[in-house]
Amino acid sequence: MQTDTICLGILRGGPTTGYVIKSVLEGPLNQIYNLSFGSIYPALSKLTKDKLVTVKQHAQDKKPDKKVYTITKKGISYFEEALLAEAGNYVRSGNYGDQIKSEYGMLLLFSKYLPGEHVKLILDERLLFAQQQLKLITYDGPIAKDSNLNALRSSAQGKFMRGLMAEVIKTAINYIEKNRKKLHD
Amino acid sequence: MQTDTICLGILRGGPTTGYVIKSVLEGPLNQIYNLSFGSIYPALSKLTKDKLVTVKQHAQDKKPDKKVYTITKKGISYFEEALLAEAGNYVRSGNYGDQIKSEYGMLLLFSKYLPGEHVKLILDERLLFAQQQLKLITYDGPIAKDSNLNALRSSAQGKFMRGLMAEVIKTAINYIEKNRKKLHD
DNA sequence: AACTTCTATATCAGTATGATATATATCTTG
DNA sequence: CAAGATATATATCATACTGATATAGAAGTT
Repeated sequence: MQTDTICLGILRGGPTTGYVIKSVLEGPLNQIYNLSFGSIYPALSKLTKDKLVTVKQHAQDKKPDKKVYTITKKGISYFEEALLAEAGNYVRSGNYGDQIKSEYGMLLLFSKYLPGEHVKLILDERLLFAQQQLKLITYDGPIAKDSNLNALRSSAQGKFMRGLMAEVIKTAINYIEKNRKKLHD
Repeated sequence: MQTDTICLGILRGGPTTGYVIKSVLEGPLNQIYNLSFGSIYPALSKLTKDKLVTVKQHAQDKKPDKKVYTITKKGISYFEEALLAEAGNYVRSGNYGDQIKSEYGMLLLFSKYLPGEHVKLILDERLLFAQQQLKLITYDGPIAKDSNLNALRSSAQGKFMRGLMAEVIKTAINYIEKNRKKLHD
């Protein structure tokens, strides 16, 4: 999916900054899609130039200018058309897998050539990370009213994806805890 | 993990071609790491130049030259040092998540703005793909003796990863089948 | 006989990453 | 309580990667 489509999609959930878009992608959407600032900021600039979003520059005292982006009507219709095109491309491509680079997966696969201490540490850290992710995804407490995470919270689609991610993470944690002895000690 | 480290790691399982390295990454290692030809071929050229692998050009009659790469002693020690460094970087970085771009995940997240028919098709195709992947990973029948998939087959590490992938895929399939009605119909 | 898929390598324009720079506020820890 | 780390916030850029395209014969399919 194109970076601008993703930015527009997140902006559909409410106005926000490039920094927050990155945070959402790194946090609750971590298992779904990752983008760097070097992709997000130029995309937002281009969207602004094309009038698909508007910017409000909040020059707070001495803090760096906070640029809050809001999707326009033109942006909404552009997003819906683009999404339809992406869905068509996905089905037509026949390429139904995800683009993955799992450092941890590769390290475990090659862990025969790694000291047991290292393998232990890698598994420990990964388990901790997975448990944090699980907490983040299953958290149902209060969040800011204007947060663009509300869509992820309250919509059927958001709940479906949160449920899927939670199940997958739980499965992985259980598997690792039950079978990790095969990789060290 | 650097592309050359991954190529060397796969080559540690036996001599093979760039094409097969790509096939392994697209097939059994699909959930772990993806690389394009545009990364693999230049990496193999560089490894050859640095004497970490050797090439045997099989000029078969009129077929395109098949270049079979074999890891050298220098390559083996380089790989083990590089792997150790990658493991250290992973733990030190504090970045324990995977790099993911899931077209399917994003499409489902935004599926509120997509016709039900499209969503149905996307889910059907993805389920089919997941079932194929599961079959590929859990397959225990005969494979070529000299295949570099033997490491993935017989080693404790390979079995661990195959088991993990299988559990995760099964969980995802079950979840989607049970909950997909929430996204269409 | 025509068409598609598989094996196999290679290149490259366009895109993305990861590191780095800048700047302030707030939180944490010895 | 000072020092250091973390969080908020934007921006750039060399390096790396992708996805498309080209080439070409074998093998399988319709």
